[in-house]
Amino acid sequence: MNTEVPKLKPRSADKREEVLDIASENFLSKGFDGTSINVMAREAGISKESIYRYFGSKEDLFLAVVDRELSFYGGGMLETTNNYQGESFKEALFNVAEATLRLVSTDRTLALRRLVFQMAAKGSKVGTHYYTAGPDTAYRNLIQLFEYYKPAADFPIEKLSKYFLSLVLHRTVLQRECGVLATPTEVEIKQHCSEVVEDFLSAFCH
Amino acid sequence: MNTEVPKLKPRSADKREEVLDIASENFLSKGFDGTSINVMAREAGISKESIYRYFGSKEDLFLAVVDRELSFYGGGMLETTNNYQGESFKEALFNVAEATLRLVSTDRTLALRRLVFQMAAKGSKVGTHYYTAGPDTAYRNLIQLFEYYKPAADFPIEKLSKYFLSLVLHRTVLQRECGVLATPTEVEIKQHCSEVVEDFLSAFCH
DNA sequence: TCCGAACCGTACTGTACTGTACGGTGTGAA
DNA sequence: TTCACACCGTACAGTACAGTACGGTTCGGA
Repeated sequence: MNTEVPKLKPRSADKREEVLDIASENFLSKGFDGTSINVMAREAGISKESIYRYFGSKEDLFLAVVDRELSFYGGGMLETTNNYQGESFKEALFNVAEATLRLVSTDRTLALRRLVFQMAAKGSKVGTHYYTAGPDTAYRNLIQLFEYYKPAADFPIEKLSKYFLSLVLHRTVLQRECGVLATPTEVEIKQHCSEVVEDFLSAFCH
Repeated sequence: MNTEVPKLKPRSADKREEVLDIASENFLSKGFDGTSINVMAREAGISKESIYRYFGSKEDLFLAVVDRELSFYGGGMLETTNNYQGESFKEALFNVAEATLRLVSTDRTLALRRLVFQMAAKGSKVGTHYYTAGPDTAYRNLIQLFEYYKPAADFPIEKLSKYFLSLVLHRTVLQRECGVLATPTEVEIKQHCSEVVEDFLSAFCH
C-alpha cells in the first residue's frame, strides 16, 4: 500500500534488475498471493529490507514486474513487421501468424495472461496495458500489412485483420489455457498457421 | 489434502447446497487463496467443523464448486440445440452465436474461467472438464447444426464449426478478460452476432 | 424415553505472511 | 579520516489461515 517512490538508490543497479528477474519467475509461476517476499529475498541473496527499499511494497514490485514483462512484448512484436521485402502476401501473413502464435503459446505468456486477467478483474488498469501492448499491437500491425499488400477482398481491412487473428489464435490459445494442449512444437505451429492462412485466403480474398 | 469421502451426512441436504452456493460466490469472486473457510462458515451460519464434515477439505469443497458450476454449463448449452423447427440456417447460426456469446460474456463465466485456468496451470484436470463441458460441447453442437442444414461450402463442417466460434468469440472474450469491454448489452450481442453471421456466410458458404 | 450422531462455539496448534525495527557492517564521497 | 547511507541478519508485531480437538447441545429414530 506504500505508494511512495522508492526513496533510495541501490548500490548496484544490477541487483535491482536481478530482483525483478526473480520476482517475475515467482509471480508468474505462483501468482501474487502465492509469492513470498521472504523467499524472493533469500533467492536474490539480499535482505527483505532491501526489497522494500527498492520497490516500496509487494504490490509495487508486482506492478514493476508486469510493466517490464509488457515492455518485452511491445518490443518483440514491433520487430516482426515493417519489413516485407521480397515476401509474398501469403508469406507475410504466414510469418505474422507464426510469430504471434509462437509468442502466445508460450508458458510464460499464458502465465502473464492469467496474472493480468486476475488483476483486471480486480479493477487494475494493467489489463488495458496488456491489451494495448499485446493483442491490439498485433491487430494494428496486421492492418498495416493489409494496407501494404492491398489484397482483393470483400471486407474492410480492419475486419480482415480481426478475423485473421481470431482464426489463428482462438482455439489453440483456449486449449493451452485449459491445459488440454501442450506447448506446440515448431512443426505444429507452422502446420497450423499454413493451414489457417490457406483457408483464410480462400475464404476472404480472391 | 484429505481425500476421504465425507464421512457423515448432513442433517439437512439443503444446508450443504447452501454452503455450495456461498462457496461459489466466494471462490469465484476472491479466488482459492483469497477465500476463507471461516468466513464461509460464518456466512452459512454453520460451524467450520460442519464444512469439514461435509466436504473433507478446502480443496475438495473447491472441486465440488467447480464441478457443480460446470454441470450448469452442460445443461444450459444442450437446451439451445436439437430443435431447429422452422428456423432458417442463418437464424439457427445466429441463435447459437447469441446464446454462446451471452453465456461467455457473463462476469460469472469469466470468473470461472480464471479459476479453471489457474487450476489447470497447477496440473489439475479441471481444465479438461471445463473444456469438455464448455467450448467443446459448443463445438460439437454446432457440428450437428451444420450436419442438419448441410450448407454449400468449400470446407469440412468441423472447420466451419471451429472457425465460426472463433469469429464469434475471440475478440470479445479477450476484451472482456482484459477489462477493456464492459458486459455487452443484449443489443450489442445481437448486433455483433448478426454481423459475424453475415460475414461468415458470405466468406465460407455459398 | 433413550441413545447415537449431527451440530455448535470456542479454542488451540502450527504455520506463514507482510511490513517494520534495530544494531551492526561495509563503502563511497567529501 | 569522517560521515552518511546502503545493506545485512535477525527479530518482532500483527494478522490470518487450515485443520483439529473438545465439551456441550439438539434432534431423529428406535
